[in-house]
Amino acid sequence: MLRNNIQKVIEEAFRQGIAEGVLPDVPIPASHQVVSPKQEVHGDFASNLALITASEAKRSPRDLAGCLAKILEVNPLFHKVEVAGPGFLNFFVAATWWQENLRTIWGAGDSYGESLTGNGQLVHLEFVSANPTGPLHVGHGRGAAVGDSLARVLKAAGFSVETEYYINDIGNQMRTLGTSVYLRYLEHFGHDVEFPKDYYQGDYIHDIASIIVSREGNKYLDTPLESCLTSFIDTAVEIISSDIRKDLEEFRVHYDNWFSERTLHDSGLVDKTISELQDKGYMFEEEGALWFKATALGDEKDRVVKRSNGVLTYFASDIAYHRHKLERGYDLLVDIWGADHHGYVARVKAIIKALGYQEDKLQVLLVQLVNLLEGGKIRAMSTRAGEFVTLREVLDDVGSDAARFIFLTRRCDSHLDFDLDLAKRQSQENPVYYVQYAHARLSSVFRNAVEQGISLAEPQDIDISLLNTPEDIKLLKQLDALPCLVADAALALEPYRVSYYLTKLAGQLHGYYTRHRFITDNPDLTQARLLLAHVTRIVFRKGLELLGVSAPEKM
RNA sequence: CCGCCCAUGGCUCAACUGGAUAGAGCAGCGGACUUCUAAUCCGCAGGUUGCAGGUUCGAGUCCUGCUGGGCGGACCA
Repeated sequence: MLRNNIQKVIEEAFRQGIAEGVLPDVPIPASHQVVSPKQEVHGDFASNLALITASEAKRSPRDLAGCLAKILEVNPLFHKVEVAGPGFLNFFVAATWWQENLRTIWGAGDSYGESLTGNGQLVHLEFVSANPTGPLHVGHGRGAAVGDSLARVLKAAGFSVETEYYINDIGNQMRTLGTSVYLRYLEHFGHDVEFPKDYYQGDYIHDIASIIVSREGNKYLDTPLESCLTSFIDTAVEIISSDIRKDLEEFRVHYDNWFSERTLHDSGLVDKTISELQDKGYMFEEEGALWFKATALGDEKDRVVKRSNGVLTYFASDIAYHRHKLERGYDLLVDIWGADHHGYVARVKAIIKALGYQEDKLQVLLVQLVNLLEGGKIRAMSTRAGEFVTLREVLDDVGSDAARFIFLTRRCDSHLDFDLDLAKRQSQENPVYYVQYAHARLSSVFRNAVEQGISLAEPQDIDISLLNTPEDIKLLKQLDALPCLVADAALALEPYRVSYYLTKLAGQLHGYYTRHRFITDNPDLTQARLLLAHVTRIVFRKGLELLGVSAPEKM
């Protein structure tokens, strides 16, 4: 986590320069950034401090940078500090520092990569929340991977996280679901029924009907729909929910809470919240319906909360649900939705404001749709027609590891082409194996070491200065970057960065592996390299764990 | 008609949120296994960042207007 140290060192040097009168007395802007430059010739880290203070200081950036460099170059952390380009400060870190850092990582062990960046702030993460009207499809899978991995990343970065699945277990579509099953139930007994097009068409409806048949026989045959609908709904929801949970479990997605929409109504919170918003003047009646004045809070339309037939809309539940979440005392709410729900963002933000909170209390991440490719062709997906590729199907086909990794290789607001053939292929083209293989190779090195009776010494007894080739230093730098990367990914709510990091680390490890041997004729060198291998393995395990992907010891 | 998202080598994507000469992986071509796993590595080639303006020391990134694609826009969910 050298980057943060360097930032502090630079800012201290700046204050020192002010005290000595060689630098102008201006504040350090919050936009001061220490970054690792794209180009190696620009050093290990670069600072833009001189550039961003120049105008306020009324001095040239290069002039300021020069003064800073003079103060900083005596620091033993650096072997070189230079002024470059328009006024960047480039820092070249001494090799001994990178080598020394190996012991730090060793000491941190499995907790390496974690930080206190989040300061224990409480984050609520809601994701997937698919209606229990059918199995999860690939799109939900992407949301699940993103949400679960984000939770892991946030925790590692020192946030407290609660994950939650919101279950829409009430309302119109529950009626439709129950009726769909009821009709299939009648069909089962040879009744000729007309099955409406906009009802749930999927095969799983037949399956549920069969289960009811085997459990309860024909007892509902002579019962009018109205008096048995509830039990059809309950059974359907029970079966579908439990399948959803099974799928998520196999996908290594964990939830702290399962939140039922029904409880919002039963507890009276929906009515209570609506009447409070009414008192605040955010509601009005028109044409017999009750409306939420969303346009007053940045939405483009006002939204119906209670229809003229007296039935509450889903939006009414959303209002109560978000109020419930807000009052549970989180510092931040994160909702992860499919991108097709983007039209909802403004109205939910309007709720947040109406309830008296800052709108940035809620961050909505929109996960773009997934194109599933098979044989080079896109498999079309339509939800109600029942023609969708389920998450279950993908899991059975390519496995949890490949699926999760692929879902987490792209920024979530970019469309994702999920190539089923590629995901199954065990080769270079498949990024999962590339990373996992790196971990397996390292594990294999240790198996060989044990066979040869070599065990790793205590780090303080190892001559780490032997790790001095360019490949060593590159690897050491990459290992150092993990905690910063995790912290950045957490703050940006972008778990995909971890997969990028790991792919790059794997590349470096594979390069190292072909060029150098870990177990050599020289016992001292072997110890140093085994320490490097050990620590690199720690980082792979950590990174893969953050993605929810396994780290196999053999492949 | 209105709103949101996207546009970067043949393909799929990066670019640390405004930084330096736009980087990877596939696919293509050429090389590397008597030594810890070749599910690997090394090299070559590939670009006016969709178009046109603007903002400033500096733009793939920000603002405006186009073009093309995706998704939304019910007292449906």
